[in-house]
Amino acid sequence: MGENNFWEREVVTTELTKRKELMFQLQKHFYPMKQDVCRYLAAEILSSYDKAMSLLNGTALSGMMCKSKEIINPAPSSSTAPQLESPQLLADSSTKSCDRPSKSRKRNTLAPRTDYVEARPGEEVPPKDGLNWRKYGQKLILGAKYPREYFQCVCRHCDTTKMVQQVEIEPLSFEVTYGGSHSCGQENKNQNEELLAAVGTQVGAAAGKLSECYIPEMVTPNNSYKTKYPCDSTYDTILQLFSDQPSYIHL
DNA sequence: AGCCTTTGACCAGCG
DNA sequence: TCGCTGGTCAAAGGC
Repeated sequence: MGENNFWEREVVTTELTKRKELMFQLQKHFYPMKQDVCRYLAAEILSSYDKAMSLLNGTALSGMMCKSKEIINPAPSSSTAPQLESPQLLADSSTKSCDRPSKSRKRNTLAPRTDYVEARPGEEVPPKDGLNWRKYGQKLILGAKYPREYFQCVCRHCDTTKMVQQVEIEPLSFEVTYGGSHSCGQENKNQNEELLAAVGTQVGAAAGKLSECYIPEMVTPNNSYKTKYPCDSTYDTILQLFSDQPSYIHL
């Protein structure tokens, strides 16, 4: 990412942090009212915030290990199969070159990066990550209920691979391990689109639900409901922030 | 024709 | 050294 994108990432981070604080206020104010739905929505928005932040921290910093593993799913995969080998293996440079001339079956030893993705019901499984992959193998791993799938970047001069392992206890969750780095340029482009789409979608969806449930009541002509909500200004501020969302999505 | 997925085989790494 | 495991290859078939 360039300097400009770094600055814009800072802006997004700041705004999301602000939203989190506002959501905490919202929760605090509504708790005594026993507004279960509101508390649920606020909790969902906070969860969305955490996810968005993990996306930001994980994808914005090239080559960094993704933090989402710790945040989204701190427990190790239920699979008894070992995760990708220890970092010392990384010292061995991959035998796979751009044209894949070598027929070596050495394991890909490029730095792995593990993400956890969750598919929505009815969504394509495993969920797409915005990049184009070609499946080159599938293997049933010892002790694992679901087979592990192996993908390569469709760009032939790119040495990126990924492994997708369905999480046994959560069939809609997938552990995705990326190896290598894209030399074809599609990653940077798609990472931004993916990141921003994720931030926009998650926060926007939560905000939409919130407004559907409460805004019509808040704006009734006689303001009769307004007195029920001591923190209208908080709502207004939050909704204004939500409506501002697209202005940050131009990385 | 070209690209993709499937699937069995091959082989390197590790205990 | 040997056997097991898992990552990759490559042929075959489908779209």
